Amino acid sequence: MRDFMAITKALSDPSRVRMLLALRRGELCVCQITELFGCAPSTVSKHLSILHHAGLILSRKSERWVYYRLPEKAAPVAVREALDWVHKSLAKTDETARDAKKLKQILQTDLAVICRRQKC
Amino acid sequence: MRDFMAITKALSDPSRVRMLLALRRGELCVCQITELFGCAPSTVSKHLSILHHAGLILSRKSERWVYYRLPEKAAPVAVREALDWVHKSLAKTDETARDAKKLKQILQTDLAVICRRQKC
DNA sequence: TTCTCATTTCGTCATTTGACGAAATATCAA
DNA sequence: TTGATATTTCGTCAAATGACGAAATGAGAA
Repeated sequence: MRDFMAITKALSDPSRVRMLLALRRGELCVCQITELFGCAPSTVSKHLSILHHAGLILSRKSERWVYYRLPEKAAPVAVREALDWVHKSLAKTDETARDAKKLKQILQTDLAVICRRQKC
Repeated sequence: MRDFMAITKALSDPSRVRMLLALRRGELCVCQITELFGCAPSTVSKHLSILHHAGLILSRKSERWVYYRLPEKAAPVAVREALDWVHKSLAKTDETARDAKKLKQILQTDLAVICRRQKC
């Protein structure tokens, strides 16, 4: 029950759900997600840590960035089903499409440039 | 997204998840659920209204009682998948078994007796 | 080592949430 | 109609949550 509630609580915030959808196409670092959402890096970091704690995402550190990604098939059943459910329910919504479009632009920009932008 | 978040928020409280599990065997009225959880009737009513608003349960009024039940197959996909996910993830936990055991006793008692008990 | 900088942690604040009892509502019984 | 009673709504309170900026952390660059 405890593990399950960690998942449902993680899914109970729309920003976190949008983050999971944004990660469908591949891993993203914190500053890319920050750019996508337009809120403070500390806020994004907190959301990601909640998703991570629930097992809904994995992380990897490379150079000076931390990348988060969806877990591969080895994830627990409850996690896999939760992610399937999120994707199936929301993959085709306008909001998801809008995020995907903005994300595409972000991915075309150099990482260092994006990160520096957040100090403004 | 709005509908989806109504579901995830409804699932983000353990009492509400337990209520969904308790309803697997069939409909229950508010006072039976109140008896099962041992909290105030107004609290239970609020939880049930949140579940109902999310489409996760249906209600029916009969005589002086309001019965809540899980939706039949006609429910929206997101709802059906959410309920499947909850049941698959938690049906076999100790907590669910404990609730089921207590519920069995409650169902053997006359409804009017249970309701009156809650005034104490 | 020291500097830089992406990320995280911490402290604070406003908002939301969940619990309760009291009062309102609605339905059945007399 | 009046009274009893199951449920809901409302108001209040304490606790949890989410947002932020400031400070701490930690890894690579100089």
